[in-house]
Amino acid sequence: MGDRVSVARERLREYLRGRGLRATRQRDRVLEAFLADAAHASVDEIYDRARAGDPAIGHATVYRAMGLFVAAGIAKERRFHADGRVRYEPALDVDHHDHLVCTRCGDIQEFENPAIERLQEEVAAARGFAVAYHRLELYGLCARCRAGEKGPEKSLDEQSGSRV
Amino acid sequence: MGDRVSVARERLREYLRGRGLRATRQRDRVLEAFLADAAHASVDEIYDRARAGDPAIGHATVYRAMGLFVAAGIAKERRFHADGRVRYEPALDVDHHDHLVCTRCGDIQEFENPAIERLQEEVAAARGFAVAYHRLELYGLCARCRAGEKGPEKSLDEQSGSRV
DNA sequence: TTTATTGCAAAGCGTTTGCAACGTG
DNA sequence: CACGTTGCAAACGCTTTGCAATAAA
Repeated sequence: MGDRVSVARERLREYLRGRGLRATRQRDRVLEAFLADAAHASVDEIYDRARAGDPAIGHATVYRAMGLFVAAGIAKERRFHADGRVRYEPALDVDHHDHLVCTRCGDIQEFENPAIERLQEEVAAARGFAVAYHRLELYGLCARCRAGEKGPEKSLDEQSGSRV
Repeated sequence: MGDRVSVARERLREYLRGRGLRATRQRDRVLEAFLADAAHASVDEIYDRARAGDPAIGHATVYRAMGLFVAAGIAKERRFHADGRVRYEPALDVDHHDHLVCTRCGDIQEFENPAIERLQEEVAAARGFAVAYHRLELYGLCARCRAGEKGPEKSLDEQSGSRV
């Protein structure tokens, strides 16, 4: 983790320098909080973690910093189904991946599947559509929850009822 | 269109009857507005259209009615990327489909591809994950916008793009 | 008549913004 | 020193909720 942070910090510095913006203590803290936290953290989670090291940091600063990270290509915004809030995931070092979201415990796993991506391109091409990016999420029960384990039962609640 | 509406209305009636709820003029209007409007309508769009026939209808009624339709299996909630608001699409008569979203004009096309779905099942199965439903959206430029046509340039804006 | 429903306005919630104080370059 | 940044609080936009009046059944 230590190294990911310094790579990201360097990238941020470049970005800032390139536009006359400034590197600040707060932005560093938010960056650390963002990368240290479990992937797919919400602003609140990042905010809490950032405040652990610097209790004066405000919500607005975190929002602004995350916007900056997205612009700098360090973070990607995600809006999962039935979850009003935005979540962020690291954008560096990662080739594209998709998500498996457990509707019971809220666990989010990642996967990638080139065959699916290829098919997507075919579908789009057939309609003259140029894909810039995509989003694929599979919702259901993770192995643990299927096994009946009585877990945390987190936020993400079941939603309408479509099937596969 | 006339027939889709009556099928949906019948389904709604059943649902209401089954739980001691009531069929009202407003719910009918909202149902018509929802089904008449282009697919993927937001609450505001449905609200406007419903008010065309009944200017007294309030926002709250539309929100409540849409919640009811989702519960009754008539509508499905959708939350597209970079669009804070919820959109609804008809859930009846439709086998599952996915979306192509144009990031310039906001156009939303539908498609289905069994091969992709099968691969998704494989990915999930490999992790012991039981898929209940999924969401696949391809974002980019539609054929018209690629051709340089100067269209409406609607709401949906590209994902990152914040300043600070 | 009973009680679900409505419309309004107020409240909620996540996110954004105005502004004076502050800190980086 | 200039000007980007911060924290606070107020503003926002979408959605939900409390409540007295209304209308299905």
